[in-house]
Amino acid sequence: MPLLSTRDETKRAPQQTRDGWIEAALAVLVEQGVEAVQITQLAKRLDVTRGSFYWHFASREELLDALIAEWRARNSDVMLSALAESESLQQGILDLFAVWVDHTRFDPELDQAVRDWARRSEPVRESVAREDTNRVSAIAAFYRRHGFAKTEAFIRARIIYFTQVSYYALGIQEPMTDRMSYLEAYYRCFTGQEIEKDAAAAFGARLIRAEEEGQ
Amino acid sequence: MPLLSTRDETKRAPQQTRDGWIEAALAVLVEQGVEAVQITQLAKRLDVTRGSFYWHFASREELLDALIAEWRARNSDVMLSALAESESLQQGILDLFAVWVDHTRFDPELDQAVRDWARRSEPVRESVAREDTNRVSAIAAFYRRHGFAKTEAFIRARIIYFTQVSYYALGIQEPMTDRMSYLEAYYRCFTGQEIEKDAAAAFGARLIRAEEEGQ
DNA sequence: CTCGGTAAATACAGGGGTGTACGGAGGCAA
DNA sequence: TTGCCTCCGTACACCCCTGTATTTACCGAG
Repeated sequence: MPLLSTRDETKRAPQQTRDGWIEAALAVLVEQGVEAVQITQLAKRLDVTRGSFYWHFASREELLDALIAEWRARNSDVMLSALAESESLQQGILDLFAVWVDHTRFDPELDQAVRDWARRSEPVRESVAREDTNRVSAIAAFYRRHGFAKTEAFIRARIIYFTQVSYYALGIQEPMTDRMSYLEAYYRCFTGQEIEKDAAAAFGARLIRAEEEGQ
Repeated sequence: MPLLSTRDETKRAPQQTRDGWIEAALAVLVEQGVEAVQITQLAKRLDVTRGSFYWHFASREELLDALIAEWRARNSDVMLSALAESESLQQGILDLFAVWVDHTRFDPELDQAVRDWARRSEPVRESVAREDTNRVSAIAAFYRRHGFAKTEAFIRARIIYFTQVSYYALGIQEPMTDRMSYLEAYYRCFTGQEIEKDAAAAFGARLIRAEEEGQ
């Protein structure tokens, strides 16, 4: 559960909580990048003055640190757990696809925003790099469990993960129906095997239905 | 040939040419991103005052436009020509790898810097998106020429290109020897076929030699 | 009702960035 | 020498952001 307040219950109902500032900052981070996470702008957005901010936070640095903590809390374990429980290769790959498509479980925009940030900040870069190796390792272990040799498992893990990262990095926007028409080809390229026709159809139908409900 | 001056020969030898400013701006763009491309900072770096800049350029906007033009001139045709001439699948893939590794022909850092920039600027985003589709299309056409079906050719093109993009986006740094030890696996995953042992060995040796000379 | 702590407004100091206006130094020509 | 054109330095106006210091308003407890 993210956004836990450390400050104890107060006597006065606050206009803005610490978490309110963090949430607004996250939104701006995703929409416009770190440089745009400015106290003046957030204050305007929240309709309070900067005086409020400097009561809740010591400095802008402290806010940025809180953002990294939030990102870690949200996006770390989601991906890894999807892989751990899969009994078959096919099920695991499809679960992975599902996580990446389901933006309620995994927040790719936040991931991408932090990744952009990481390119200009050394400590953030290290955090993201750690996450990336964790994720690739988890996928590689999954491939190994399903019979792939060590090197090939690692490379396939990289390829599938890197492809997904670029998918967001390049901001590809496709209708779900188009995306699902690529499913068989993706599966073949990622595994070297053929997907079962009916499993693919069921998966596609499920996601297309989810997309319609989500909107 | 990039960096052609449009201004005619002058009476006095200038301390800084228009191209001097552009070159300095490109360096800062790659090292620190667009936000850091500031006239004040460039002037400090070039050891002149901002007065010089505003004689060569009307505004910061004009400089940024020049940077995009430069990027296009440098990185556009390099990749595409490598694919057009390949007679075999294996040769084409290896040529592609070679272009991506040889930073004298293709400048991935500039590419990445522009890509970062594109995430915050709509017109730049469109330019980059156009380039990306061009490149993926070229790779897809290459796959098709070597017997892959339409959809699979497109997906394989995406995967190989996206993987490469992430390679730079995540800032992966590996010794060339490690990288070459993955060559067979990469080739298998990208094509579904096996690479010829001796061709792989020759390719690896060539790049490792090139890396040593480059340093 | 007064007191004390919380939350936010206000005001100020300081720094850095963009443009613009103008002035000056140097070369080339008449 | 004079004058012009090129290039750059200097100074100024303006804007925006951070951080700090100082009120001001609110609320609950005693």
